[in-house]
Amino acid sequence: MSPRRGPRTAVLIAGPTASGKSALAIDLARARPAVIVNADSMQVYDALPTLTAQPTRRERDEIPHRLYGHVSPETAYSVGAFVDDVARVLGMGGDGACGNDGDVARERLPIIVGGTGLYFKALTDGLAPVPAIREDVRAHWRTERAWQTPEQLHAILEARDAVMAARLRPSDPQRIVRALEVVDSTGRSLAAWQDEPTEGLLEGWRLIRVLAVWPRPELYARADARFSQMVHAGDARDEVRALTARHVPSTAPIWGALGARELAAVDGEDVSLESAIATAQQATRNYIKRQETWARRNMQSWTRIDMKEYSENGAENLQKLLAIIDG
RNA sequence: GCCCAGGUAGCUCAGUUGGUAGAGCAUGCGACUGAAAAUCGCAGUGUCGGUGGUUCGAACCCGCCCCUGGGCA
Repeated sequence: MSPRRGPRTAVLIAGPTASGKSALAIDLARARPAVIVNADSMQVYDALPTLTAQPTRRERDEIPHRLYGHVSPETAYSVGAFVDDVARVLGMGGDGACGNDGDVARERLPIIVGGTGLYFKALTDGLAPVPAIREDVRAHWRTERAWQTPEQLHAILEARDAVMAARLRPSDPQRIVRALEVVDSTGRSLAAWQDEPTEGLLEGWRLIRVLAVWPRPELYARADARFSQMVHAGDARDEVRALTARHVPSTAPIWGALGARELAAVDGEDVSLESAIATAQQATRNYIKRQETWARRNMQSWTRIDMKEYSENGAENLQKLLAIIDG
C-alpha cells in the first residue's frame, strides 16, 4: 500500500500468455491489501472465461479484481477505452459513472496484470488524443476493407494522407483503415495527432514493473498443456458454443481469442477436435513469440522474474518483490 | 512374387522439353498509438532415398538396390 505521502504506487505485471503472471499477482495480493486490475485485451469480455484464462470465481471472491469480463462480447473494445477504464478504477477522474471503484484503489495497492503490451504502453506513455471516430466513418472504411485489397486502400490513403501512407506498409490493412478513418473523421492526419505531446495516466506514480519470463521451450510446453486442459477438463467448448449461439458477429474482436475460431470449426465444419487443438496451440506459440518480441523492445527496463525459478522457490522470490514494493 | 504410385527444406508438396532447386506452413529475427490473443515485414536450411551408368552437364533419362502406400496373386 502506498505511503501517506509521496507518489502512489502501482505494480505492473506483464508477460507472455501462460507465464503464470496472474498467479503471481494473486500471491502479491495475499501479502498486501491490493486490487488486481486487468491489462489483457481478451479478458475484458464477458465471454470465454476459461479460454481467455480469466480469474476464477473463487479468486475474485478472495481478492478484488477489476476490468475482467466487464465488456459485452458484441463490443469492439480498444486501448483508449482501456485507459479510460483504468483511470476510473484508480479514481483518477474519468467519467465518474461508477462511484466507489476508485475508493478501493486508494485503499489498496493496484496490481495491473496482463499480456497486452500496448495497453501497458498506453498507461505509462499515453495515447495520441485522437477524438472518437464518427460511427458512419468507421463503418464505411471497415466495409471498404472487405471490398478492396490492402494495396487499393493504401492508394486511397496515399491521396488523402501521404505522411501516413509513407509510414504504413501497403500490405497492412488494419493500420491503413485506421489511418483512413482518422483523416476522414477528424480532418487531420493520424501522424499529426501522434505528434501531440502526451502524458501517461500513470505519470508521476511509483511503478514497480515486473516481467514474467520463462525459457521458451518450457513456456511453449506449458501453453500447450494449458490449452488441452481448457478443452478436456474445462468449459472451453461450451463457452465457444455459447458465443456462436449468441450470434456474435465474426468480426468482433472476441473471436480473435486464441482457439475460439478453431473450436467453433469443430462444431460447424469438418474439423477434428485434435486438429483444432493442434492449430490453436500453434497459434498460441506464435503469439507468445510476438509478446516476447514486444517485451524485448518495449519492456527492456522491467524487472524480470524467472517464473521457473519462482515456481520452485516462490516464497523467497516473493519476499524480494515485496521488499521492493514496500520500498 | 508381380503390377502401379511415390521417396525433394522440420512438415505438406511444386519443379516446364536435362543447365546442381522453390512455395505454403513451421522455426528464428523484427515492426507496432483506439481490433494488439490484432495486423504486418525480413531471413536460414537441402549429400533432391542409395548406387552405377548415359551426357559437356542429371532432381529430371537408363540399370540395380532400399523404403512407403495401394492393387493383384
